[in-house]
Amino acid sequence: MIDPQLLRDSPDVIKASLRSRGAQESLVDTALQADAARREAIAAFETLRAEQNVIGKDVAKASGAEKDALLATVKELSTQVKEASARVAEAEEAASSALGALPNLVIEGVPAGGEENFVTLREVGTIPTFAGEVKDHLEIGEALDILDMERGVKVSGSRFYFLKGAGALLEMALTQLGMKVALENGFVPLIPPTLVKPEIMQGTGFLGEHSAEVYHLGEDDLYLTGTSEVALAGYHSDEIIDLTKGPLRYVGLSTCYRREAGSYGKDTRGIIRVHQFQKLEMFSYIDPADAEAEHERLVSWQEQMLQSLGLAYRVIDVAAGDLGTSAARKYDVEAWIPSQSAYRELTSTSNCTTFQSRRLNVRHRPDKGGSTEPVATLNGTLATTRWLVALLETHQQPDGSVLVPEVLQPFMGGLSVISAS
RNA sequence: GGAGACGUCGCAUAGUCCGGCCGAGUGCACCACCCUGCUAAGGUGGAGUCCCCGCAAGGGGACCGAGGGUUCAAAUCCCUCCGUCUCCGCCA
Repeated sequence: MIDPQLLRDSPDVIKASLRSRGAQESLVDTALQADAARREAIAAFETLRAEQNVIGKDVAKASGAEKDALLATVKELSTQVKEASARVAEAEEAASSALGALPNLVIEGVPAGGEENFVTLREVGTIPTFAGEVKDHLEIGEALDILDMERGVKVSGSRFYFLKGAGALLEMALTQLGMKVALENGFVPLIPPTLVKPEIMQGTGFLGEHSAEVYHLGEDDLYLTGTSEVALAGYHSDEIIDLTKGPLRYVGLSTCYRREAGSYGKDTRGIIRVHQFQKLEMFSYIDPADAEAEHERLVSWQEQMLQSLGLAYRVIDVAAGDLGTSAARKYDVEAWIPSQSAYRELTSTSNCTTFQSRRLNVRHRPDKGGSTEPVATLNGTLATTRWLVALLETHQQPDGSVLVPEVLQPFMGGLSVISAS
């Protein structure tokens, strides 16, 4: 949710942000009107309520004819109060949906435009070259018997898979490496629930534009999360947290579920786009003043991962029109995928500023004894199943084997090469 | 799954039977000051969250798990939901 005060004071700033996203500017005027109507309704109700409270006290003290007279006036007042209160509820509903329709304010410097308007911040590492034929991760995985799509489909349908043997170990090793990096930087590990209540799903913004993406269990009215970001953001909802000793950083490990509706025919081969995968996710609660610096830190830890794994990548500043509702800026780290001769997203890290925390009601108290302020939240990927695609393809050998990056070997019992047995 | 108890201001509790004098007492913790003097005790005062109006001083409203209802008036009465605990049953 956008800061309502900002909406009132500087609607033009928000309009400019909407323009850069390619969204409707008129949303701002609608929200402004709804906000004004809401405040008007509140004022009307409170005036009546105050009067009712005063007379109510007199009723308690009075008796006899005097009491009957007071009762008559206050009865009339009571119906007015009820009506006014109903109008407040309506106006509040309208205002919150109008305000909720506004996406987060984009940070200055974010490229305007749609998906193709991203800006490449840097390219790092050497793009691998291969003497012979380049195999894709599925071909490699099947030949080594570490990735089994066929049986995944047999058991669960399309976009499901089995990781087997060294493949399963590789994913766990990657997770542990990420965990090591996170621990070194003060993150607290969390293994969160992957089924959440509607209000948490709503609060993190995934029931808006992503609603078709989300699995819902009707019987229990619970949602399967597509990222642990949901539970990590909900973790401190409705709390006043202490940031005086620095940011609260969590690293969440969870299985993620995505319906991938609307992506039929896209990335159907292999495990680039699947319904279920593992993800290690960083999440920071921080003073808004320090959010942009934290954003850079999150990216740097992601890059540290990619570098240590010997992957070539680029970092892009995602264009405003391609940002999620909650994000004020988003950096993607994209790894080189040899079989596609293209960079593909391996991580994504968003600065949600105070947008998410307003909705989830997460605050802190910057000054002792002072008032509360919303915190900033940021999230970023540290490892996912998709990384196996880049790892297998980049480190494939002419004989069909795959070299295991040195940093992963300790987590795989010292295994340095995955070869067909 | 069956039976019962409970959910109050950071924590612990009073208040609910008999609706108004209860936005709410007490203890602990907290903050400021005083006293004393020394890793303690005592005294005084202050403290919650959210919203509305206001340049401000200030004024007003809401919040006793959540949501409805009854009533002029609800922490208190009624209903629904959520959660916690105890006992019994069942089970990885």
